[in-house]
Amino acid sequence: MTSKAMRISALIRTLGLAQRAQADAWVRQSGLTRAQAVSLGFIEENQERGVIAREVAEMSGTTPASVASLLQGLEERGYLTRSPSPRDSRVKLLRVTQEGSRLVSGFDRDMGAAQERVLSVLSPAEQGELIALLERVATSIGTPPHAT
Amino acid sequence: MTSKAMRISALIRTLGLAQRAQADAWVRQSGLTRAQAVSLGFIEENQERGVIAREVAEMSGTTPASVASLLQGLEERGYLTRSPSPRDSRVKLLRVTQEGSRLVSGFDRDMGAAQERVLSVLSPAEQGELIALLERVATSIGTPPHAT
DNA sequence: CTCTAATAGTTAGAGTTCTAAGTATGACAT
DNA sequence: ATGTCATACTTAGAACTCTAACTATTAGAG
Repeated sequence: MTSKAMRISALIRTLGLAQRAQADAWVRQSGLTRAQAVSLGFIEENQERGVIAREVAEMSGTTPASVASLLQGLEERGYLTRSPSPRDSRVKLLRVTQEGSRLVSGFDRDMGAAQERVLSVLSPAEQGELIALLERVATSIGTPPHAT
Repeated sequence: MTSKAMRISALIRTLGLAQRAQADAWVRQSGLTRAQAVSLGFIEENQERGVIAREVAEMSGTTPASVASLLQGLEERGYLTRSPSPRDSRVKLLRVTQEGSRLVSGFDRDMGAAQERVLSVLSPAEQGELIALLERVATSIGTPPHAT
Protein backbone atom coordinates (compact mmCIF):
# COMPACT_ATOMS: atom_id res chain seq x y z
CA MET A 1 0.00 0.00 0.00
CA THR A 2 2.98 2.34 0.24
CA SER A 3 2.61 4.41 -2.90
CA LYS A 4 6.33 5.10 -2.55
CA ALA A 5 7.10 1.61 -3.77
CA MET A 6 4.85 2.16 -6.75
CA ARG A 7 6.51 5.49 -7.48
CA ILE A 8 9.99 3.98 -7.36
CA SER A 9 8.93 1.14 -9.58
CA ALA A 10 7.48 3.56 -12.07
CA LEU A 11 10.68 5.62 -12.07
CA ILE A 12 12.92 2.61 -12.54
CA ARG A 13 10.65 1.44 -15.31
CA THR A 14 10.83 4.87 -16.93
CA LEU A 15 14.61 4.97 -16.79
CA GLY A 16 14.85 1.40 -18.00
CA LEU A 17 12.58 2.19 -20.90
CA ALA A 18 14.67 5.24 -21.72
CA GLN A 19 17.76 3.07 -21.86
CA ARG A 20 15.90 0.60 -24.01
CA ALA A 21 14.71 3.37 -26.33
CA GLN A 22 18.32 4.53 -26.72
CA ALA A 23 19.37 1.00 -27.52
CA ASP A 24 16.49 0.57 -29.93
CA ALA A 25 17.35 3.74 -31.81
CA TRP A 26 20.88 2.46 -32.28
CA VAL A 27 19.77 -1.06 -33.08
CA ARG A 28 17.33 0.12 -35.72
CA GLN A 29 20.03 1.60 -37.91
CA SER A 30 22.17 -1.52 -37.52
CA GLY A 31 19.60 -3.92 -38.93
CA LEU A 32 19.66 -6.12 -35.84
CA THR A 33 17.05 -6.96 -33.22
CA ARG A 34 17.66 -5.98 -29.62
CA ALA A 35 18.03 -9.65 -28.70
CA GLN A 36 20.50 -10.15 -31.53
CA ALA A 37 22.59 -7.15 -30.48
CA VAL A 38 22.70 -8.26 -26.85
CA SER A 39 23.64 -11.83 -27.79
CA LEU A 40 26.32 -10.71 -30.19
CA GLY A 41 27.79 -8.47 -27.50
CA PHE A 42 27.82 -11.28 -24.96
CA ILE A 43 29.56 -13.66 -27.36
CA GLU A 44 32.14 -11.04 -28.27
CA GLU A 45 32.94 -10.36 -24.60
CA ASN A 46 33.39 -14.00 -23.63
CA GLN A 47 34.91 -15.21 -26.86
CA GLU A 48 38.24 -16.14 -25.26
CA ARG A 49 36.95 -19.04 -23.23
CA GLY A 50 34.70 -20.40 -26.00
CA VAL A 51 31.01 -19.55 -25.89
CA ILE A 52 28.33 -22.11 -26.80
CA ALA A 53 24.65 -21.66 -27.62
CA ARG A 54 23.33 -22.99 -24.32
CA GLU A 55 25.17 -20.21 -22.44
CA VAL A 56 23.58 -17.60 -24.67
CA ALA A 57 20.18 -19.08 -23.89
CA GLU A 58 20.84 -18.93 -20.12
CA MET A 59 22.15 -15.37 -20.32
CA SER A 60 19.22 -14.05 -22.29
CA GLY A 61 16.57 -16.03 -20.43
CA THR A 62 15.27 -17.85 -23.48
CA THR A 63 15.45 -21.38 -24.86
CA PRO A 64 18.12 -23.09 -26.98
CA ALA A 65 15.62 -23.28 -29.84
CA SER A 66 15.16 -19.52 -29.92
CA VAL A 67 18.90 -19.05 -29.79
CA ALA A 68 19.37 -21.35 -32.78
CA SER A 69 17.03 -19.20 -34.85
CA LEU A 70 18.68 -16.02 -33.62
CA LEU A 71 22.19 -17.25 -34.39
CA GLN A 72 21.07 -18.37 -37.82
CA GLY A 73 20.12 -14.81 -38.68
CA LEU A 74 23.48 -13.51 -37.45
CA GLU A 75 25.43 -16.19 -39.29
CA GLU A 76 23.66 -15.56 -42.59
CA ARG A 77 24.71 -11.92 -42.43
CA GLY A 78 28.30 -12.80 -41.68
CA TYR A 79 28.52 -11.46 -38.12
CA LEU A 80 29.19 -14.85 -36.57
CA THR A 81 30.48 -18.37 -37.25
CA ARG A 82 29.45 -21.70 -35.73
CA SER A 83 32.06 -24.47 -35.82
CA PRO A 84 31.90 -27.89 -34.13
CA SER A 85 34.10 -28.29 -31.08
CA PRO A 86 36.84 -30.93 -31.34
CA ARG A 87 36.37 -31.85 -27.69
CA ASP A 88 32.61 -32.48 -27.75
CA SER A 89 30.82 -33.13 -31.02
CA ARG A 90 27.51 -31.97 -29.59
CA VAL A 91 28.48 -28.35 -29.09
CA LYS A 92 29.33 -25.66 -31.60
CA LEU A 93 31.76 -22.91 -30.73
CA LEU A 94 30.55 -19.40 -31.49
CA ARG A 95 32.92 -16.82 -32.84
CA VAL A 96 32.22 -13.20 -33.80
CA THR A 97 33.64 -12.11 -37.14
CA GLN A 98 35.58 -8.89 -37.63
CA GLU A 99 32.51 -7.22 -39.07
CA GLY A 100 30.40 -8.37 -36.13
CA SER A 101 33.01 -7.09 -33.71
CA ARG A 102 32.99 -3.65 -35.31
CA LEU A 103 29.21 -3.49 -35.01
CA VAL A 104 29.24 -4.36 -31.30
CA SER A 105 32.00 -1.96 -30.28
CA GLY A 106 30.06 0.91 -31.83
CA PHE A 107 27.05 -0.04 -29.75
CA ASP A 108 28.93 -0.04 -26.45
CA ARG A 109 30.57 3.30 -27.15
CA ASP A 110 27.36 5.09 -28.11
CA MET A 111 25.39 3.67 -25.17
CA GLY A 112 28.04 4.76 -22.70
CA ALA A 113 28.03 8.32 -24.02
CA ALA A 114 24.26 8.59 -23.73
CA GLN A 115 24.31 7.32 -20.15
CA GLU A 116 26.93 9.86 -19.17
CA ARG A 117 24.84 12.67 -20.56
CA VAL A 118 21.65 11.71 -18.70
CA LEU A 119 23.35 11.19 -15.32
CA SER A 120 25.31 14.43 -15.43
CA VAL A 121 22.40 16.23 -13.72
CA LEU A 122 23.52 14.66 -10.44
CA SER A 123 26.68 15.70 -8.60
CA PRO A 124 29.29 13.01 -7.94
CA ALA A 125 28.21 12.89 -4.29
CA GLU A 126 24.59 12.43 -5.28
CA GLN A 127 25.55 9.72 -7.72
CA GLY A 128 27.27 7.97 -4.82
CA GLU A 129 24.11 8.11 -2.72
CA LEU A 130 22.07 6.77 -5.61
CA ILE A 131 24.48 3.88 -6.06
CA ALA A 132 24.29 3.01 -2.38
CA LEU A 133 20.50 2.93 -2.37
CA LEU A 134 20.16 1.03 -5.63
CA GLU A 135 22.71 -1.55 -4.58
CA ARG A 136 20.76 -2.40 -1.45
CA VAL A 137 17.64 -2.93 -3.53
CA ALA A 138 19.55 -4.92 -6.14
CA THR A 139 21.08 -7.29 -3.60
CA SER A 140 17.68 -7.85 -2.01
CA ILE A 141 16.46 -9.32 -5.27
CA GLY A 142 18.84 -12.23 -4.96
CA THR A 143 17.83 -12.99 -1.38
CA PRO A 144 14.62 -14.86 -0.56
CA PRO A 145 11.77 -12.91 1.08
CA HIS A 146 12.39 -13.99 4.67
CA ALA A 147 16.16 -14.13 4.67
CA THR A 148 16.46 -10.55 5.95
CA MET B 1 34.84 8.48 -17.86
CA THR B 2 33.02 8.50 -14.53
CA SER B 3 32.60 4.87 -13.70
CA LYS B 4 29.79 6.01 -11.38
CA ALA B 5 27.56 6.65 -14.37
CA MET B 6 28.31 3.19 -15.66
CA ARG B 7 27.58 1.68 -12.26
CA ILE B 8 24.25 3.47 -11.99
CA SER B 9 23.29 2.44 -15.50
CA ALA B 10 24.15 -1.15 -14.72
CA LEU B 11 22.06 -1.06 -11.53
CA ILE B 12 19.07 0.47 -13.25
CA ARG B 13 19.41 -2.08 -16.00
CA THR B 14 19.59 -4.86 -13.41
CA LEU B 15 16.47 -3.67 -11.62
CA GLY B 16 14.66 -3.11 -14.89
CA LEU B 17 15.53 -6.59 -16.04
CA ALA B 18 14.35 -8.01 -12.73
CA GLN B 19 11.02 -6.26 -13.21
CA ARG B 20 10.88 -7.57 -16.75
CA ALA B 21 11.69 -11.11 -15.62
CA GLN B 22 8.84 -10.90 -13.09
CA ALA B 23 6.51 -9.68 -15.79
CA ASP B 24 7.68 -12.37 -18.21
CA ALA B 25 7.08 -15.15 -15.72
CA TRP B 26 3.53 -13.92 -15.25
CA VAL B 27 2.98 -13.26 -18.92
CA ARG B 28 4.12 -16.72 -19.95
CA GLN B 29 1.33 -18.45 -18.09
CA SER B 30 -1.25 -16.03 -19.47
CA GLY B 31 -0.62 -16.81 -23.13
CA LEU B 32 0.09 -13.17 -23.97
CA THR B 33 3.22 -11.38 -25.15
CA ARG B 34 4.78 -8.74 -22.95
CA ALA B 35 3.77 -6.07 -25.46
CA GLN B 36 0.22 -7.39 -25.51
CA ALA B 37 -0.03 -7.42 -21.72
CA VAL B 38 1.31 -3.86 -21.44
CA SER B 39 -1.04 -2.58 -24.14
CA LEU B 40 -4.06 -4.31 -22.66
CA GLY B 41 -3.22 -2.79 -19.28
CA PHE B 42 -2.90 0.68 -20.75
CA ILE B 43 -6.23 0.41 -22.54
CA GLU B 44 -7.94 -0.88 -19.43
CA GLU B 45 -6.61 1.99 -17.30
CA ASN B 46 -7.64 4.74 -19.70
CA GLN B 47 -10.83 3.17 -20.93
CA GLU B 48 -13.05 5.91 -19.52
CA ARG B 49 -11.92 8.65 -21.86
CA GLY B 50 -11.88 6.39 -24.95
CA VAL B 51 -8.56 4.96 -26.06
CA ILE B 52 -7.63 4.69 -29.75
CA ALA B 53 -4.90 2.71 -31.47
CA ARG B 54 -2.63 5.68 -32.20
CA GLU B 55 -2.33 6.38 -28.46
CA VAL B 56 -1.31 2.80 -27.84
CA ALA B 57 1.38 3.16 -30.49
CA GLU B 58 2.72 6.36 -28.86
CA MET B 59 2.68 4.83 -25.40
CA SER B 60 4.54 1.71 -26.40
CA GLY B 61 6.96 3.41 -28.77
CA THR B 62 5.95 1.42 -31.81
CA THR B 63 4.01 2.11 -35.01
CA PRO B 64 0.26 2.00 -35.73
CA ALA B 65 0.84 -0.98 -38.02
CA SER B 66 2.37 -3.04 -35.24
CA VAL B 67 -0.47 -2.05 -32.94
CA ALA B 68 -3.03 -3.21 -35.49
CA SER B 69 -1.45 -6.66 -35.57
CA LEU B 70 -1.18 -6.74 -31.80
CA LEU B 71 -4.81 -5.72 -31.27
CA GLN B 72 -5.94 -8.29 -33.81
CA GLY B 73 -4.45 -11.05 -31.68
CA LEU B 74 -6.17 -9.70 -28.56
CA GLU B 75 -9.50 -9.29 -30.32
CA GLU B 76 -9.45 -12.83 -31.73
CA ARG B 77 -9.07 -14.19 -28.24
CA GLY B 78 -11.92 -12.08 -26.91
CA TYR B 79 -9.93 -9.79 -24.61
CA LEU B 80 -10.81 -6.62 -26.52
CA THR B 81 -13.29 -5.06 -28.92
CA ARG B 82 -12.78 -2.46 -31.64
CA SER B 83 -15.83 -0.39 -32.57
CA PRO B 84 -15.98 2.67 -34.87
CA SER B 85 -16.41 6.01 -33.13
CA PRO B 86 -19.61 7.93 -33.95
CA ARG B 87 -17.73 11.24 -33.80
CA ASP B 88 -14.89 10.38 -36.21
CA SER B 89 -15.26 7.51 -38.64
CA ARG B 90 -11.51 7.13 -38.95
CA VAL B 91 -10.92 6.04 -35.40
CA LYS B 92 -11.96 2.87 -33.60
CA LEU B 93 -12.63 2.91 -29.89
CA LEU B 94 -10.88 0.19 -27.92
CA ARG B 95 -12.66 -1.52 -25.10
CA VAL B 96 -11.40 -4.30 -22.81
CA THR B 97 -13.85 -7.16 -22.30
CA GLN B 98 -14.66 -8.59 -18.89
CA GLU B 99 -12.33 -11.50 -19.51
CA GLY B 100 -9.54 -9.16 -20.57
CA SER B 101 -10.11 -7.04 -17.50
CA ARG B 102 -9.80 -10.05 -15.23
CA LEU B 103 -6.49 -10.96 -16.86
CA VAL B 104 -5.04 -7.47 -16.44
CA SER B 105 -6.10 -6.95 -12.86
CA GLY B 106 -4.31 -10.16 -11.93
CA PHE B 107 -1.18 -8.83 -13.59
CA ASP B 108 -1.24 -5.49 -11.77
CA ARG B 109 -1.89 -7.13 -8.41
CA ASP B 110 0.94 -9.65 -8.71
CA MET B 111 3.43 -7.10 -10.05
CA GLY B 112 2.61 -4.66 -7.26
CA ALA B 113 3.13 -7.31 -4.59
CA ALA B 114 6.53 -8.26 -6.02
CA GLN B 115 7.64 -4.61 -6.11
CA GLU B 116 6.60 -4.06 -2.51
CA ARG B 117 8.63 -7.05 -1.40
CA VAL B 118 11.81 -5.95 -3.17
CA LEU B 119 11.66 -2.35 -1.98
CA SER B 120 10.92 -3.21 1.65
CA VAL B 121 14.67 -3.32 2.35
CA LEU B 122 14.67 0.49 2.36
CA SER B 123 13.12 2.57 5.12
CA PRO B 124 10.38 5.03 4.12
CA ALA B 125 12.87 7.88 4.48
CA GLU B 126 15.38 6.15 2.25
CA GLN B 127 12.67 5.46 -0.28
CA GLY B 128 11.96 9.18 -0.29
CA GLU B 129 15.61 9.98 -1.01
CA LEU B 130 15.66 7.45 -3.80
CA ILE B 131 12.55 8.97 -5.35
CA ALA B 132 14.06 12.45 -5.22
CA LEU B 133 17.26 11.36 -6.95
CA LEU B 134 15.54 9.25 -9.59
CA GLU B 135 13.06 11.99 -10.38
CA ARG B 136 15.84 14.44 -11.17
CA VAL B 137 17.38 11.96 -13.57
CA ALA B 138 14.02 11.11 -15.08
CA THR B 139 13.06 14.72 -15.74
CA SER B 140 16.43 15.35 -17.36
CA ILE B 141 15.49 12.81 -19.98
CA GLY B 142 12.52 14.90 -21.01
CA THR B 143 9.90 12.20 -20.91
CA PRO B 144 7.75 12.38 -17.79
CA PRO B 145 7.16 9.12 -15.93
CA HIS B 146 4.48 7.15 -17.49
CA ALA B 147 2.29 4.38 -16.20
CA THR B 148 2.84 0.70 -17.01
C1' DC C 1 -16.93 23.87 -53.10
C1' DT C 2 -12.82 21.47 -54.29
C1' DC C 3 -8.03 20.40 -54.01
C1' DT C 4 -4.41 19.16 -51.00
C1' DA C 5 -2.44 17.60 -46.89
C1' DA C 6 -2.81 15.38 -42.52
C1' DT C 7 -4.69 11.69 -39.72
C1' DA C 8 -6.36 6.79 -38.38
C1' DG C 9 -6.18 2.55 -39.52
C1' DT C 10 -5.36 -1.74 -42.35
C1' DT C 11 -3.04 -5.15 -45.39
C1' DA C 12 0.90 -7.76 -47.49
C1' DG C 13 5.06 -9.92 -47.06
C1' DA C 14 9.50 -10.73 -44.82
C1' DG C 15 12.01 -11.70 -40.76
C1' DT C 16 12.02 -13.05 -36.02
C1' DT C 17 10.85 -15.78 -32.04
C1' DC C 18 8.28 -19.23 -29.69
C1' DT C 19 6.58 -24.24 -28.55
C1' DA C 20 6.97 -28.97 -29.47
C1' DA C 21 9.14 -32.70 -31.38
C1' DG C 22 13.35 -34.70 -33.27
C1' DT C 23 18.57 -36.02 -34.00
C1' DA C 24 23.03 -36.85 -32.32
C1' DT C 25 26.45 -37.21 -28.85
C1' DG C 26 28.21 -38.03 -24.22
C1' DA C 27 27.94 -40.05 -19.35
C1' DC C 28 27.31 -43.86 -16.56
C1' DA C 29 25.55 -47.73 -14.09
C1' DT C 30 24.76 -52.16 -14.79
C1' DA D 1 28.82 -53.64 -24.20
C1' DT D 2 24.61 -51.91 -23.73
C1' DG D 3 20.57 -49.90 -22.06
C1' DT D 4 19.17 -45.55 -20.05
C1' DC D 5 19.33 -40.90 -19.17
C1' DA D 6 21.07 -36.27 -19.82
C1' DT D 7 23.00 -32.77 -22.80
C1' DA D 8 23.52 -29.69 -27.09
C1' DC D 9 21.51 -28.42 -30.75
C1' DT D 10 18.18 -28.38 -34.89
C1' DT D 11 13.85 -28.40 -37.50
C1' DA D 12 8.84 -27.54 -38.39
C1' DG D 13 5.08 -24.86 -37.99
C1' DA D 14 2.46 -21.18 -35.76
C1' DA D 15 2.25 -16.59 -33.84
C1' DC D 16 4.13 -12.23 -33.47
C1' DT D 17 6.26 -7.82 -35.07
C1' DC D 18 8.25 -4.91 -38.38
C1' DT D 19 8.58 -1.97 -42.89
C1' DA D 20 6.24 -0.24 -46.78
C1' DA D 21 2.39 0.67 -49.33
C1' DC D 22 -2.50 1.19 -49.26
C1' DT D 23 -7.74 2.91 -48.18
C1' DA D 24 -10.76 5.96 -45.88
C1' DT D 25 -11.91 10.08 -43.39
C1' DT D 26 -11.22 14.78 -41.72
C1' DA D 27 -9.22 19.58 -41.77
C1' DG D 28 -7.82 23.57 -44.02
C1' DA D 29 -6.53 26.78 -47.90
C1' DG D 30 -7.92 29.05 -51.82
